Amino acid sequence: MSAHLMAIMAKNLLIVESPAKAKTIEKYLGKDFTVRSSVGHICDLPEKGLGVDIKHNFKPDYVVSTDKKQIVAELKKLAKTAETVWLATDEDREGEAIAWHLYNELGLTAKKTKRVVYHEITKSAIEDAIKHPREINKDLVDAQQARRILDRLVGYELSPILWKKIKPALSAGRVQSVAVRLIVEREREVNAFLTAPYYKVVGQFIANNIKFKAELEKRLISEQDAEGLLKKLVGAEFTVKSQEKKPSRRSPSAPFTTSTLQQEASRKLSFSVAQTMRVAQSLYERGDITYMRTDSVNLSQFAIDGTKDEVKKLYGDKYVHTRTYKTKSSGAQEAHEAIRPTNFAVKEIEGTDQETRLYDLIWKRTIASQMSDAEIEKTVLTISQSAGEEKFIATGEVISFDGFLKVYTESDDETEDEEKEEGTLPMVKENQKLEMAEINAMQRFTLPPARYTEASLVKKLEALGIGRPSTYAPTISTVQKRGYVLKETKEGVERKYKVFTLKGKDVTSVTKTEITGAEKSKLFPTDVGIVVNDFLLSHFQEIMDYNFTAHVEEEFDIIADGKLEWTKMLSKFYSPFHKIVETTNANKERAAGEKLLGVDPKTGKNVYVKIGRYGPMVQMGATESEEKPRFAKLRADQHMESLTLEMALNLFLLPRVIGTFEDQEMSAAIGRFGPYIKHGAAFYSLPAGNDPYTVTEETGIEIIKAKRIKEIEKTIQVFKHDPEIKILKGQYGPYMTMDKKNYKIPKDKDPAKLTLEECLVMIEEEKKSPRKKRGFTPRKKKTES
DNA sequence: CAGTGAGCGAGCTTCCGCTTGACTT
Repeated sequence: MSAHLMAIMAKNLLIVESPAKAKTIEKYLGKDFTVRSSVGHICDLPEKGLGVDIKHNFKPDYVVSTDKKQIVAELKKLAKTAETVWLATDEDREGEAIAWHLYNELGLTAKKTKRVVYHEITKSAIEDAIKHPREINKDLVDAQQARRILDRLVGYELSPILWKKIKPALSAGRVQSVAVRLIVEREREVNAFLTAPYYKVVGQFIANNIKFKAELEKRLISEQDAEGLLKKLVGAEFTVKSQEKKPSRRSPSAPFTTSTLQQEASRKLSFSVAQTMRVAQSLYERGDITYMRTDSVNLSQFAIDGTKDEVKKLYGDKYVHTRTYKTKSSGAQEAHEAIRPTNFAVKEIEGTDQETRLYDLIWKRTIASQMSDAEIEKTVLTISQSAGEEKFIATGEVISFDGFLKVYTESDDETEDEEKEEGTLPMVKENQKLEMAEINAMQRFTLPPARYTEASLVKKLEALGIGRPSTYAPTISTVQKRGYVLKETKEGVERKYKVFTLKGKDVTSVTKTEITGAEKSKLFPTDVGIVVNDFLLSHFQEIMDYNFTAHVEEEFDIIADGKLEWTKMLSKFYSPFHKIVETTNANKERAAGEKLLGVDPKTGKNVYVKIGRYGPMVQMGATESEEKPRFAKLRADQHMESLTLEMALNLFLLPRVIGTFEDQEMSAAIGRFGPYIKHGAAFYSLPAGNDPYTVTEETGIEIIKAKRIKEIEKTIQVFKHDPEIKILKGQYGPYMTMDKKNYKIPKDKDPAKLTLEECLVMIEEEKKSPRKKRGFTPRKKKTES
């Protein structure tokens, strides 16, 4: 190394986890410090194989992850020439482990290494951290090793059982399997729910020329009750019996954590969990917000001062109320701040629509968290009537001081109907007579529990202490990728309901219709998800227990306190667990959720439904019999639990030979993309109105011919010497196609006159040239604040 | 784009948690 290079080499190397963080901290520390990042974990167990030597006290086999080799090499080089290496990874279990892996992999010595921690990225916090270095906390590292290895043992011992017993490439794990369980159980609750009708009675009254609504204090069960009450109320007198005023307050919600941000972005902006994280990541990288993977609701003093100034400036002193919030979730490790804007004076940012909306949400939530309570005056009016004992209740809310509501209110998870009758109430006196405008008794229906959305599942997982801010989004994607869960939007069905109305002296009734049971982006379990869940639940009760994570977390804490050896904890868990793995494996029986549906009347053979290698299917005939059984896949809209013998027999009718054309057989079936006709190796979609069960040879031929004519119309040129290359007319103009890939044709060329050579050259060139990024919108750089 | 499915047995699949890019129709 040259002397010149040595001279500019910094004395200190400080390593953090995130590159964006490194940039910020480098600015705070000045030229004596080089700040780099590890970009997360650098070491892990190998992907292939268990990577844990169980016989030798769970000795882990750590390897540098392939995508981190370069980073490690670079850090190693810098570490060699530095006088002091500062390990500034996050102050939590995982951060401590990263520091420990860095120490080992970079070949550091205790003498030249210092471990520092901070909870917020502010100049004073970093400088303070540098003043108080410590050593790596091996107990905390051991707690991480216990966590890591337990997860590996569970995941890598359970998954292969599923491959063998149910179908290949499935997976199980401490987090994902419980997430699936929640969804399966919720679905069963919804399906078992018996909806009960009732009548909700709402009167409209007038006092001092103001019309307001009041609800009967109890629900009525039957139609007779509803109609009977209204008839009884004909000509009755309505009187204010009492009026009660109660002042109350409402406080703002805590600043955002990962989980609450995901929930609010889902409710207010309809973002998926992954989308929220993607957008937040880009805001973070640009320096607009603090770190987005956090379980802390804490704000730095700098941030509290910042919000205070902003609130004072925008709304005045009266609205300022600084507060500190306490974390509710039990597993929280609080290595970071809450998610907040880095500069409160920036009310709006430049960026994509999604970025500006998410930033706006974060800004408002943070600002509101440091504002005064809203003061609300609640009024409850009780109305009695002369025809009987039944009373009506009107509730009104008057906001006497808006406080934080000026900026932000948290949303609820939406529920069907159930809206409250609230509004402005007139000023009345006790015993004041009221004019009755009309009274409605509307039929309503009790609601089943709500299916999970991505965000409400995250909320539930967090409440159970399962998963971490960095894994909520990936977990949701995993259970969908494995085919355990589907995110679906379903149209509802029509339902009739009755409304009785008392107006003047008449009681009338009408029947109306409404849509019920519609679902938007809800999580549904698949057949595979249900079968896997039931299998795991029947053999691995402990892992599937909603409290399993909470229990092991308690033990990890004891390890971190230095009061329990991590290998002892693991061995106590592993021996009984592994025993069940072995006995389950030894049992030859498959666990494909097989169910006998009945007997085929034509052949007398048994018809089963079960999970096959490619998903749910029906089977006719036993696998042990001489004759090979017949199989057919379930359709996308069919479920194992509700499949009948009749539906199963129908599935065996396809594919159906409908005739021949040009000496080749034509058959009709239903595929992934709907009904089709197969002719030789070619597929032809059945146009709407044709049924694969009844379509005739004649229609089949017509469909094939029509498709051929379309093909010809689309074709501009085919080359005799190389029929693989074609020039076609597409949606966006002419293009070339070869090997199922499409290539563009320059606008100045006549597609009908291109030669084969010219085409080949253009294809080669496009293959070589790197593709341009699309959908990229340049953003204005934010001015330094 | 749309196929498959037992059994035989080769070899493949898989966890959670920490972090970012490099990629498309």
